[in-house]
Amino acid sequence: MKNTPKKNLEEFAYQSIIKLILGNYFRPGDFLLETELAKSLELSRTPVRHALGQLVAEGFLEKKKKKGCMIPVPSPEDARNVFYVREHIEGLAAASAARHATDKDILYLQDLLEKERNVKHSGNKDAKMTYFTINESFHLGIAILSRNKYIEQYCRHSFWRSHTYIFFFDKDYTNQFTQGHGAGYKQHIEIVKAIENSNEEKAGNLMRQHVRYTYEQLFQRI
Amino acid sequence: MKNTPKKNLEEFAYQSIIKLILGNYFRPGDFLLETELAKSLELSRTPVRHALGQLVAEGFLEKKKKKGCMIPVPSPEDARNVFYVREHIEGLAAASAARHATDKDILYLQDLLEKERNVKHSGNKDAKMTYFTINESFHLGIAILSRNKYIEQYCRHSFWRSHTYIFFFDKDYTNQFTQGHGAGYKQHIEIVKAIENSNEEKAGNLMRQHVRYTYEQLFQRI
DNA sequence: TCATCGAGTTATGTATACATTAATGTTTTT
DNA sequence: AAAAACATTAATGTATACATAACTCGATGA
Repeated sequence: MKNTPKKNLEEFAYQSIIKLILGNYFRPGDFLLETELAKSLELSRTPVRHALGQLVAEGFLEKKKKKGCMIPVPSPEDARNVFYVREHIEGLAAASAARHATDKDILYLQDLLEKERNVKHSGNKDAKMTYFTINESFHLGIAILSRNKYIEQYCRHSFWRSHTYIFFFDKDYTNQFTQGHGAGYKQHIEIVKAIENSNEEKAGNLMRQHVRYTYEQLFQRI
Repeated sequence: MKNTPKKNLEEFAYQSIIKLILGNYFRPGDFLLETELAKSLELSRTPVRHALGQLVAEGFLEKKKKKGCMIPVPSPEDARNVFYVREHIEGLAAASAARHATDKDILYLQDLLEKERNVKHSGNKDAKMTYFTINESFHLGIAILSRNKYIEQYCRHSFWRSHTYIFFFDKDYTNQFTQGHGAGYKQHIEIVKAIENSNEEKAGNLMRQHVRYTYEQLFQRI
């Protein structure tokens, strides 16, 4: 993390904090302290404080009066709430995408599917990150294709928020995409087909089912 | 605005800036400058800068690299996008509310309806603000009753964002709630009834229709 | 023993001085 | 006269010193 080129320290702090959280450097319930982060990132409190403020405003951290910024503690109820919203908002996104997608957009999605098909299911951390990146591109890609920046914003937020859980319950994540060469992959294919055929209703329904499936896979044992 | 009790300056700055925007003190496309705001609010740049950061992170302002924070310029397309999202997310909220509302919650909503009924339609600015406050309580109240903080967050955001337009196109706003003693008021009543009867589907549909009606009232002449 | 008061600690909250940088305008060069 | 180089400016970006408030924990009293 050290000696990275830092042009804009606020942006650097923001990205670094996200990486620290995603890298399990902190655990849910932990407090991120301005002084501590500033020290370990080798910059002053000012940009760190700004970055934390952003993360709180975006709903990724919770601020306690004079205690600091806490990483939200996952709970089954909260997970249900995030995935419930994600299901509907991404359904909306897929339907909108089916209405707006151009031929070029379709090609982009098909390219992603091709990449997803070729991921080696070795189970190591690298493959997992690769899969995550592709999956993110797929979901946020469709959000962007909705051509509605509000839909995109909420999709982005709920996607990330739901991945708190996916990262937290690590084992299930691995399971999800290794079993049967991915039921999730097949669902992705069907969604792209519906978008390609400009079938709004089907695209929306398939996306909702897909997100609900992900949720059920994760939490069927909890 | 001066000599107001200021316990937390960041919060004070945040609220003040919102009031300045809503009070048409600035116009869309204007840049909010840290130094300028700090001077007029009689505090240092630090809390102002923090507040502006929040508003940008929340998507209420747009940040240009070295130019400042801009009030987004309304466009018919953007309005359509906000209201489209608001329609669906508030529909979701109403349906969830119908699932979760207690007797006490219903009483709260009915109390709001009573207040709404008694607003004098004098057309002056005070009455307009009163109506706005009640309407806000109604919509955000139902969002809260969804018992889902993500739904609540998105409702709150899209509600405020949509009101950029309602405030901007001032005339239509007045029209909306004076005509026929408010078709909107009658819709509110029906929504509460559906929630009271735990009729999720009806509550959702009525809310979607209500939001769409608001949109159409506003933009039928644009 | 237990409650309560209070000093100390530790974190955020705030002001201010200074650094940086993108945009603008002005001069110089061809 | 046009373009390039340079200086100016006006805003944000950053570091730091200090203020403030909540929490801790021990001392003191009933």
